[in-house]
Amino acid sequence: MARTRRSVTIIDVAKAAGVGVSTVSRVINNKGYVSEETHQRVSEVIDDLGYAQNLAARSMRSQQTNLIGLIMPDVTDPFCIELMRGVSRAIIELDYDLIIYTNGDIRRNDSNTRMQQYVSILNSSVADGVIIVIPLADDFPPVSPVVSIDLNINHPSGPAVIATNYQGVREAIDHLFELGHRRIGYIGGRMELMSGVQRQKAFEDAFKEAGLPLDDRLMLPGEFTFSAGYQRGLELLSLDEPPTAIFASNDQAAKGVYQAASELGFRIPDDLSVVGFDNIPEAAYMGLTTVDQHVEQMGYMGTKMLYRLIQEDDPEEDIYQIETTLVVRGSCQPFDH
Amino acid sequence: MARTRRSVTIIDVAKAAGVGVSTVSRVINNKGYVSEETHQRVSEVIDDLGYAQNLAARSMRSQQTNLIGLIMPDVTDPFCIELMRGVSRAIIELDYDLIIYTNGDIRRNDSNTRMQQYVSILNSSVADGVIIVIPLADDFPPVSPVVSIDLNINHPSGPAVIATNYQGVREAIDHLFELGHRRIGYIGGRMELMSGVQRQKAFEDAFKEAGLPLDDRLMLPGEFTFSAGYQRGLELLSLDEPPTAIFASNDQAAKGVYQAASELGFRIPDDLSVVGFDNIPEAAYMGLTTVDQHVEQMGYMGTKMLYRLIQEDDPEEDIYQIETTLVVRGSCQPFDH
DNA sequence: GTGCCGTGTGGAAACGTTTCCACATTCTTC
DNA sequence: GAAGAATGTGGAAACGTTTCCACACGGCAC
Repeated sequence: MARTRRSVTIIDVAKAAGVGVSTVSRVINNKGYVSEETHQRVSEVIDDLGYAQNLAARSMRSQQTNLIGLIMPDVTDPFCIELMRGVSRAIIELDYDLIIYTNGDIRRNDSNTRMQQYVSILNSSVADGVIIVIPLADDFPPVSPVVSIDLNINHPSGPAVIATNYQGVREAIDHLFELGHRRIGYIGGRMELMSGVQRQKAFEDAFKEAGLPLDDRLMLPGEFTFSAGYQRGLELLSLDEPPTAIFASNDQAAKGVYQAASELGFRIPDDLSVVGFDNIPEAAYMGLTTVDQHVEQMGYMGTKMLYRLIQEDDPEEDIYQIETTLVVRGSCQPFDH
Repeated sequence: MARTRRSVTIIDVAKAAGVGVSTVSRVINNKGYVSEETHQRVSEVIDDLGYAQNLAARSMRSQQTNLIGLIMPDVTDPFCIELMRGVSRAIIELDYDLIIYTNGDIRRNDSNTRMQQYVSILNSSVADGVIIVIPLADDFPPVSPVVSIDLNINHPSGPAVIATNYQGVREAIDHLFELGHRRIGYIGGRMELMSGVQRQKAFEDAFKEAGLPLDDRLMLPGEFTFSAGYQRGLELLSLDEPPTAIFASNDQAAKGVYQAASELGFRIPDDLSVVGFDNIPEAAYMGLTTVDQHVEQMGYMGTKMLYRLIQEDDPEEDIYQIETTLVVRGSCQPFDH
């Protein structure tokens, strides 16, 4: 429990070098006037003593850390990983460092509360700005730079990065229509999120505009997870008249559908067509037709936006939209009536 | 640049509740004597004002954060991602939170220096303990709890988690021997790391003990990356007498070999057998025969070890070894002389 | 009734920085 | 050659906490 650490401080360095603390600080941060000679001597002492800045003390005082915080529910989720890629690419360009906070699992009992808590903690403490992925908590203190990826339905205002979910799903369903499918199952996402709502709306509109009836039994709620996809997949495929195609609101759920289909003896695409959303890397291996929302790009753009926010040039767009594209692979087949 | 944030502090709360700061602190941390009535009142004020603790100030003073730090060169690398999975699983069990520091890319010019710097920064600043993945920097201040995954060759002492690299490679090469391969290419890893050294040693010993000559032209240095695997793969397959099999020191490099083989018209496994190391998730899709070092487990065990270190029960083992297992898939075929 | 312990509270020191201010010294410039 | 700018330096306040210490009050034992 106890931590006996007694590390080298700036004061130790100052004493050893025979200068004031402010001089050492100037050397470390390379700002203000310091003579070449003094700089040299202080640098040597720093090396000798193995001095390392205390981030806490520093950020407490200076309000500048060159650190961007990323808050995610689950570092294990492919969507999150892909997003991290983009953020990572951006921070390298910007010469920032990245600090990721996670409490490990979206399903952890007090997950939301903790996330919410950590937004303010990270923000007011340690990072210059924060990116929130999947903002499930519907309320957090409006402390300075925050960009969210996806949006909470109760806070549908920026700054945020979000895909054109509506168009993406419309395109996907039109694709299934063209292949002749009419009985299409829908496995939803989290309805606290804009993405979940928009995707569902698009699905419903597609049917309406095509003049086709919506079958309630084919539209099931989900939550963007493998297990929900699996459960709902089992339900749909166990119906007396199962759908000929299933649209899963993300690829994780689509994976669950694959699992369910395989267990119930449905072959994909022969007996069942499947479309997902996200285009996670695995989708390519699975041959899954899906809506690419360019997740890596979302992370990249979000970070760039945050950077502008930190620099206080207000970002030109409050909400940045990423265009989706339908990626057709082998998981869908024409259906003959 | 400037941060205008002026957040609610413990002092504001104290004033609003008409008590001293120490009382507020006692309420927040639930320690020491506070009357039921005062506790109530302070709690209300905290909610009203939307007060959030300043992590920096807190950890600066109290040295306890319930946060475990993870320091990684590259959140984009499959090995690192898999490791994160295990760490994530452990922190949920332990009811800790996780903070991941990364500077985005192992190849970033000053990567090592920064990593090294951040070990001490994170450690002395914000987290109760730190896990270092791929300790490339060969020296860092011996500040309190640190567990490393893999080992730097210049600091071959624990606490650390490392796979039985030697046995793993021996098994892999024996497998290739049994299939009749004698001309086996070797693409190495980073020789600053124990894993890189041990794998190479095992490769050499396998040949020696089998009484077979080692061909220098078939043993190339690498660095555990896709691009190195690709480059070295091209070199090996462009030899007058190319190898019939290639052992890549990790799966990323093996992926590079796949790329090189495909470009030069070598079919796997017909014209070339390939073995990797790590067993990253993609390996299953690729049909890559590889040595599983149970990376998720490494992360999990490392975190558990770190936890014991924080609690100051010295961990029973200084270095925890993870047993590797050979996973045979379709990337290798018998070779007839 | 004096002393001591348990409970409840507030003030102030300490943590390790950065930054503001004050003070020297040297270099320009008219 | 005097004024003012540029350069170089150190002291001390400030950041928001936790924790140590002091104090006050009531009750209980002797």
